[in-house]
Amino acid sequence: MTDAVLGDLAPEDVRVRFPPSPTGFLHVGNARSALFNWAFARHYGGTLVLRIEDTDLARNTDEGYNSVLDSLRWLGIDWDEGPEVGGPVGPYRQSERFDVYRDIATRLREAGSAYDCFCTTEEVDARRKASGSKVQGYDGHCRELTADQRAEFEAEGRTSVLRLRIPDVPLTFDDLVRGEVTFLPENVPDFALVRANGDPLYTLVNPADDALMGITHVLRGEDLLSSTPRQLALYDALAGIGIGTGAPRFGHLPIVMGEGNKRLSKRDRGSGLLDYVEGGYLPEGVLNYLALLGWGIAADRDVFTMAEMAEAFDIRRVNPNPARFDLKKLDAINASHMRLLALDDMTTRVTPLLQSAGVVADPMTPEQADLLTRAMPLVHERMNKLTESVDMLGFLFVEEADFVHDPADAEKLLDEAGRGVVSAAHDALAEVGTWETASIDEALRASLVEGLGLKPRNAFGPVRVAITGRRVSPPLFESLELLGRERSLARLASASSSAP
RNA sequence: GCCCCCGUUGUGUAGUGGCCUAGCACGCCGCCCUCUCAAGGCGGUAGCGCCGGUUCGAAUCCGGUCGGGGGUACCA
Repeated sequence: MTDAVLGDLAPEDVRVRFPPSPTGFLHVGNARSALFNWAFARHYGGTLVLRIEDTDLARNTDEGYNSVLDSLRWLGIDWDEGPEVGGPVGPYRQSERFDVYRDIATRLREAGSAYDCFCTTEEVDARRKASGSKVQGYDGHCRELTADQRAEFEAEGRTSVLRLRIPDVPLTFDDLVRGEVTFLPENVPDFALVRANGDPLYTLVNPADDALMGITHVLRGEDLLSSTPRQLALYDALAGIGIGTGAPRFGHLPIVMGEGNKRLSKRDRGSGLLDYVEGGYLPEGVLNYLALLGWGIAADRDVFTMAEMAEAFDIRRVNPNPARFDLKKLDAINASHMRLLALDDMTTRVTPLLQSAGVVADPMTPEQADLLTRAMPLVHERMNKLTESVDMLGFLFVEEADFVHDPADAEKLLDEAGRGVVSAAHDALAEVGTWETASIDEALRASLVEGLGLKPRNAFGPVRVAITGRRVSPPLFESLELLGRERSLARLASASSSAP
């Protein structure tokens, strides 16, 4: 019995690809495509090919190339064949394959599957207007040129593009996500494969490399759905000249939409993956959220690991609806993964951020490393992103001379009354025997809550600002213990005397 | 305009003719816990685009309609 997704293919023979065009940073929509291809390949034990589609020389940059690869690495999406790892059907950068494409173009022309077209865009438009045709694209004007006509065009000094001859039959395919889709031939015009200057176009190069590289399944964005029929015709033509074995299976993933009802564009906030790298997100969290853009592991569960995704992934369970990109949901998913991290793991991930923010030295001193380790349990469940560690922990590491209060918080809580509270706290803590959370807690409550008759939240607020500089902080008593007696008393003394 | 895709609460989804007085998650609102903020617990808000049909019975099937999106290049 043949499998609905694999057909007669053995699972390990599955070959998918991710073909980014390095014109800039990796877009979240593309990252999602990469992830789904990765999950598909890993699920079956097949192969993921990374292919760089940089045939448009003018628009591609080394920065873009490096940025895309860095982003994939950060996410943990590894490829089996492609740049840096090589493989049997390389090279994997299309800019290095132009001779291959030139050869294919020649053979396609010789086989009669493609023909030279001398029309200008203006002429095509004019003809369409004149005929009143509603049909889009090229009208096939140069399909059957005689030798005389050719000679005449060439004598005029015209140049030609190479066009594929689309067969006059309905083009149907069974989309893995959407089911059967059919296009009528009149809606699939003969399209250009090669520019007049001889450079191959994406329209040729993408299917040609899929055929050459033995790609079995193409999972890509819905924006490419309508280019599928013409590619189907190309795969057939390619097979006709001995390249590949016909079309792969397609699955068109829902597009990722931004706010409003537009496709998430590169200009939208949060559309680039690097924003999340720098924003203190976990790759686990971003990946998990990306997976949710069209797929779910179970009806009542949305937090999972990449390994779990690979295990459970089923392309047929991908939802065809366009998915809205929701930063709030991403934050929530990321926060869940933060809480899943072991303490030491969290510590190692937070360290570079603290270092670049100047909170700790690079490398950390042994004292700093020890303090960070002891502080981590206090903030572990309080952070939604790694970057929050800077504000949350900064007060523990800052030199006393550099310690400052948040101006707004100080104004609110270190007023005259607040300073009185801080002063009382200072006096009470000066008497504490063993400097540890329990005794600090006891002393402060006795002095402020019972002694001054304050409500706990009013009692500890000013002390919190005096000690941590902020109204929001890790738990106070634990923070005091970590800060140490000397520094704590100094901060309290300073805050109780100075006007905000 | 034309072609194609899509249509369940604000968002992402579960749901494949009766288990649906439509489930889950995020968000939002309220309460509890509480030294702040989180976390956690409890509760609430809000949805099958519309109209016909098939059927004893429709979110689920069919037709139409409306709405949204994508494509329509010598870009990728």
